[in-house]
Amino acid sequence: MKQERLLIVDDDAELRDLLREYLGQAGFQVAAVADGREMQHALAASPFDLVILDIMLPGEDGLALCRRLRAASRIPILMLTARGDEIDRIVGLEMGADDYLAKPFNPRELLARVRSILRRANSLPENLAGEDVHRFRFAGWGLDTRTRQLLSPTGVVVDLSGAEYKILHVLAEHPNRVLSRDQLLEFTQGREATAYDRSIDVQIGRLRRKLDDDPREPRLIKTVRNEGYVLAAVVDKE
Amino acid sequence: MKQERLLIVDDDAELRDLLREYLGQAGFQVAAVADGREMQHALAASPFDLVILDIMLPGEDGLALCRRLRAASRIPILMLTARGDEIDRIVGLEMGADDYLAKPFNPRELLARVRSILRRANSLPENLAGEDVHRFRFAGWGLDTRTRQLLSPTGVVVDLSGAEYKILHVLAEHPNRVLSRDQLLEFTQGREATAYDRSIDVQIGRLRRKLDDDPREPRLIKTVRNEGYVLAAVVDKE
DNA sequence: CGCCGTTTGTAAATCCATGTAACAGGCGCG
DNA sequence: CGCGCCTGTTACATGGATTTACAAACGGCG
Repeated sequence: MKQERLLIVDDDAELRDLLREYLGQAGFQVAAVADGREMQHALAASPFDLVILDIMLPGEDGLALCRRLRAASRIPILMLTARGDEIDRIVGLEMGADDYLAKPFNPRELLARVRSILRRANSLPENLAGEDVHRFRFAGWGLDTRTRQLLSPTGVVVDLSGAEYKILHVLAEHPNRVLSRDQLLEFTQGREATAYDRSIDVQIGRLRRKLDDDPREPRLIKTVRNEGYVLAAVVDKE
Repeated sequence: MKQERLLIVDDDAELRDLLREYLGQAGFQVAAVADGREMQHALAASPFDLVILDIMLPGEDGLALCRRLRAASRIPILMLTARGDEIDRIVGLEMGADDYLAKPFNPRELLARVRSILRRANSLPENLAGEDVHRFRFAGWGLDTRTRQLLSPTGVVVDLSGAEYKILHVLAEHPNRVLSRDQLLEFTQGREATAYDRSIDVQIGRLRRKLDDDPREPRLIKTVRNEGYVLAAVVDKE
């Protein structure tokens, strides 16, 4: 198996060295640079399998770089953030990163995620790797992003309203991740919550009814008190 | 079987001698040094199988050393701390140590942990180390982190409330480690305990009922008086 | 061994986030 | 304009989580 190549982009020289060392030990070929410009040069000079990108960077910031990278190629991206709550922003902005990790992190955790991302990237059938995801499958249900339709396990088409579709889409894109009401609002309506905003709750309720999910014992969309909702299912992307 | 090599890093000469003696008796080849610099030299000079690292050290402190070690290699690390509450910091910061032990400790306890770490390190197939954990198995029970479900040994799905799930998840991530009520609150609710806070006790009670665990004679979640709760079981991560 | 202060277990009361029915716009469409 | 559909708002019901209160268990001590 060929040695996989990682590119680290972080302005903290010490962290760069640590990660280079650690990930190198783990069998990767690692390069590290300090900012966006150097990243561009490195990528232009030789191919990489994954980019580890800090959010806080001098010059152009990590989010912008991520967006640009994503626009230019499909290279997997792992974002590093200084504080946990910035993760909200990333998820909220739907940057297209493959994973996120809050600093300070355990290098092992990073290694685990790097491996996981690469495994996913490699296991994607070649022909699909370049395709857009057009269908999510979970627990027998199917969500088609082209027709915006929901298919029941029995094959019946269930119509979704626009808002319902958006919420389910976001949940399916981030399975097993708790999304706050704010994030869901941001995604689906692009607006802030007003005081005592219950619209997400209502939409979730409507979705559950269509998904046949008993709110007392939800199997699919679970409530996490004080936090939000999760799609608790294994989701396949086709 | 080859003799395994341990490196002790502690500034207390008496303790060093004690441990060298005791662990030597137990069949290990033991070296002991007093600070970080000497540790580097020792590691550079010859390979070790495990480092026992005190937190309080002259010069660079144990936490920093741990981070650096971890970045440079995958050598197993056992941290020693002067006071119990420092363990909170370590666990909280997820420094990447393999285990922790509060001073003063029973040498037998230390020996047991050293053996346990080495057993794990040797038996862990490298490829599994980086896998995503999505299910914990203990005593026939299964906790699926994707569906947030608990599976009984007989295969029945037991529904957990949000708080119950979080507590069991944390316990399963740190099996055989006593977690204080404060830690459990911090992990699961991200909040401090109020005076006379009993919420963890109540939740543990509910969990025990669902796990079929008699509080008088708990087999799974044991109470440690004045300290907290432990998941007393062998936990497999899948 | 029994006494007593402390800690834990837990039923019950309470609090408050969530579920949801019903209503009120809003918008597209004929 | 009226109609149908979608979405958000309101108001109330529900139930999960916490707090309270007390019983039981524990541990130290004479």
